[in-house]
Amino acid sequence: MTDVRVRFSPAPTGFLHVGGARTALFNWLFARHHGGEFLLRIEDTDVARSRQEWVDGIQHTLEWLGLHWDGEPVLQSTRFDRYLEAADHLVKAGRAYECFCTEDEVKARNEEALAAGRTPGYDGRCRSLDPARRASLAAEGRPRSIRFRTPDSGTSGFDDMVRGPVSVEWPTIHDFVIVRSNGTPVFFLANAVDDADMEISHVVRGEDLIDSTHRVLALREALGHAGRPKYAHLPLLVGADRGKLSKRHGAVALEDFRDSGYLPHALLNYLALLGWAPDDDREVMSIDEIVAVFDLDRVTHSPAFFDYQKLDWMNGEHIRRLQVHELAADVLPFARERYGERLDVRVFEAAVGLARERATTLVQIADQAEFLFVADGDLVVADTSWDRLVATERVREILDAVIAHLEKCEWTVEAIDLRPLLETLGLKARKALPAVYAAIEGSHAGLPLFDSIHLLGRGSAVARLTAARERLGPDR
RNA sequence: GCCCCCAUCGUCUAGUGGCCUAGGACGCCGCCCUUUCAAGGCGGUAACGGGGAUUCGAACUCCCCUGGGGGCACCA
Repeated sequence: MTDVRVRFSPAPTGFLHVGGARTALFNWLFARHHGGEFLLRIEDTDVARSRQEWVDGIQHTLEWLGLHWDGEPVLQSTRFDRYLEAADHLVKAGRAYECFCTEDEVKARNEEALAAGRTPGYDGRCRSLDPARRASLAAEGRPRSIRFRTPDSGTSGFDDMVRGPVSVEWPTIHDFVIVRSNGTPVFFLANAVDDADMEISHVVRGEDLIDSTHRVLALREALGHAGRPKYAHLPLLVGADRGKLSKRHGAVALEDFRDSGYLPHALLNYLALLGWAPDDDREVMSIDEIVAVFDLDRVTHSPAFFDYQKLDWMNGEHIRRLQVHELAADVLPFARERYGERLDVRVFEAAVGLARERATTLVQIADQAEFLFVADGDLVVADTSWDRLVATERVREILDAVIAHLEKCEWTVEAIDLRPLLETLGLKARKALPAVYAAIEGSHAGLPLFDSIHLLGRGSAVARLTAARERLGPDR
């Protein structure tokens, strides 16, 4: 396949969500795999709902993901003249007409039809107004929109790269608005014009747009553009109830995933597996590996459930594949935000090395290192962990012995190892250690104890154990 | 109401007429490892929606049913 030119064309009416990111990813992968171009087009024809902050947000998020686009983004709001010119051309050619029905009137008639059990859709009453009537309606100051006249008979069809031949009878598609009464162009028109002007070779998007394809294709043909792009409609992403993925299912904004500590590559890897799979059993893959084997012919057909648990697993896998210094750099912003000036970068890197083996998100790594960056007096021992400490057999004896040991032992991880000491006391490490974890880290479960004590330093370690011992009070 | 699309373990998927007593992964359960928690290792649980048809032979082809999703905007 040659000359691949695709585009991702979000409407800037909100943040980039997982569905949009998946669409962007599949376009990007397709372009990169075939050595083609991946363009960005902002579909901001709905002036009322589009906001500059969303335009910026979407671009920043795509960059964070690493889905870099070629060339400058095309903003449809800067191309209204071009669309209006096309609309004018269609009216002159008799393919579109002025409609004086107001939005409310059309809506009312549709509701009436629906209530009566009839099929809704524009009834075509302004289709063939004579010039005099048109002039008088315009003179009345009636709002005027432009509608595209759809064929009254015949079939519209196209060959979808993932679904095969798709067709629909024209009579089921009613005349639709291409220019609003406020003079702004509508999606269908802008889409048809831009895909032609930008010489888009393949349109890859969500299945929710499959029905609109017939209208865009008809416009394109009416505008006199030879040929058509190839279309590929991707299965939708759904939530736990199998409905369209939305906020009530959990995080859907890409920013939320970023802020929760997910790696862009893990997210991309997971998203790639939603509706696509390589021809072998690989799942955890680098972006380059995916690009090398990705193609649209292996895209699946049915809606996919976004599984947060599998994403967590995937993120952990990618975390473990990073070098410690790379991972530390990724976690650093989260740690800085939490620990500010108290953060000791050398200690932090060591902690990341320990946390790496047991984390699913960057935030977890930052959190697990917390005990290293709080003052001894500010360490909070979680209630359940304190209960566990209190319930530990011979806990006073254990703490006293550990304190004594740490006060004088050589300060190496090997020397700090408490197991020989516990063995001397006839205690099982597995039973006794959770109490020490709690006193040192504030939790009975956390980073490996001996390394943690080593990183903390003798003074703090002894101080924390002593504080726990004092809080415990004398044996009664 | 009308139109379109879809249908393999709970979830993501492999599978394109015999290699399938249906494979992998997440999750879950058990065991091992173990300095807590994880991670890791090993094992287990679990699916071709139903009915016809074609065929020597159907998860794979066709039809019907059922179920799910999407669309029918002066949103995109």
